[in-house]
Amino acid sequence: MSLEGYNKKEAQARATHKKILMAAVELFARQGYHKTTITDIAQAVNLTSGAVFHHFQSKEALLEAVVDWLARGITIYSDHLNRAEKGSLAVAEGVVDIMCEHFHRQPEATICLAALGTEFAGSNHHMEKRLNEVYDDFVEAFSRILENHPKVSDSRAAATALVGAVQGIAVQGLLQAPERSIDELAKSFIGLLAEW
Amino acid sequence: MSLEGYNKKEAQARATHKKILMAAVELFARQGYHKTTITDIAQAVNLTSGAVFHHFQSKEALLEAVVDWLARGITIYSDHLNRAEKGSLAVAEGVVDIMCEHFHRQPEATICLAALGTEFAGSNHHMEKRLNEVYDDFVEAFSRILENHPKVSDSRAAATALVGAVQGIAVQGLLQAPERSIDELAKSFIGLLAEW
DNA sequence: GGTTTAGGTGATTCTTGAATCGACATATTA
DNA sequence: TAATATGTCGATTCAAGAATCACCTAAACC
Repeated sequence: MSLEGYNKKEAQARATHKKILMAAVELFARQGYHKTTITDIAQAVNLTSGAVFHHFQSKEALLEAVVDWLARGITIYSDHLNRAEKGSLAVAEGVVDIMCEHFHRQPEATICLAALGTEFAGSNHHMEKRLNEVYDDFVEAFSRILENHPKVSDSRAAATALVGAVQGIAVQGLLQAPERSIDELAKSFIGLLAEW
Repeated sequence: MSLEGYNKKEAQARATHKKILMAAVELFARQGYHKTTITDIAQAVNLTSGAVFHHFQSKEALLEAVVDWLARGITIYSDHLNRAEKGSLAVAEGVVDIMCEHFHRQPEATICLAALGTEFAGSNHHMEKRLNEVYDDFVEAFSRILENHPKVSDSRAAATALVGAVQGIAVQGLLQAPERSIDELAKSFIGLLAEW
């Protein structure tokens, strides 16, 4: 065990754990949760299914780990928003920039969240509530910005709509890849928004 | 058999066929394609799985029938757009109105399309191409409207982004239901768009 | 060095779901 | 009314996937 691991085995275990997690993110993004098998994930990291079950108690436990990881990633959005001065188009542009940057660094993350959100929306699965919580921080921060928008009466609804829109655009980006990049879509979308 | 069926049996068969189709739309919308079993669908219409397979050769054939049905439904959007005078915010509002109305008449249709689109995006399944075609008419019509938008250089990208946005909003509407209605989201979203 | 511990294997079990098939019941047609 | 055809049943087959287990190997600890 030892305190703070200079420890080949533990390092290896952590690395494997992470590798499995990332493979799951990627595969859930591409194929969705239900279509993806444990064997798919195992093969993606050159292991056997037994190894996956060694690191995660069940497929659902793996799903939860994935969602936790996504939740951590999304905080950069709300951080940006919480720092921003209220009410300007620039803020929205900033958000979309972050989205694009985030997308380029980890395309799977954005898409995985959108994919899982859609897959579990309306399912009554407990993951639905969990995913809502993930979005919530972000929506909360965004709605504060939108509070003094001249044409928005319900800022929370507007924020929710924007989050949905961004996710939908990411999905289209995936659907149309590689002919069309997500940047083009994002940039065009920004052009449609009003200044304020 | 007879020509043009006043024929109890054929009428019954058609009705059953349609009932199965609609149940599939609803279940695919709520749970996605892969999560939904033939037995789920059969139970939803008080039949057995055997009956379902009598009407549809396979689960995939049923999926294709569903997508065809969705494709027919989406033409009302492109019809509206093709009739519209070019370039005004009113057109976009009209589209969102249609979306809401369509949503209220058949909530499952909007959501099912979004759900399947997301589920098959990036999958390399042939359904991905098919879904793209379904969107394409709509995107095509919309991009013509956007051609003389002052701030949009790539009208097709903008149209694609808008379609994605609308779908994403529908998903959020489902995810947040019943506390928040899709109308609120749609209305707020409109408020964010620029006039032109 | 010898014992213990933990990551990983691969064969196996158990369950579920897609698809098939023969039997049956009811409407149609003659 | 008898014969045929077709919609539906439900038991069954077959494949795939989740999860388990006994076992192997190599690192960690004494």
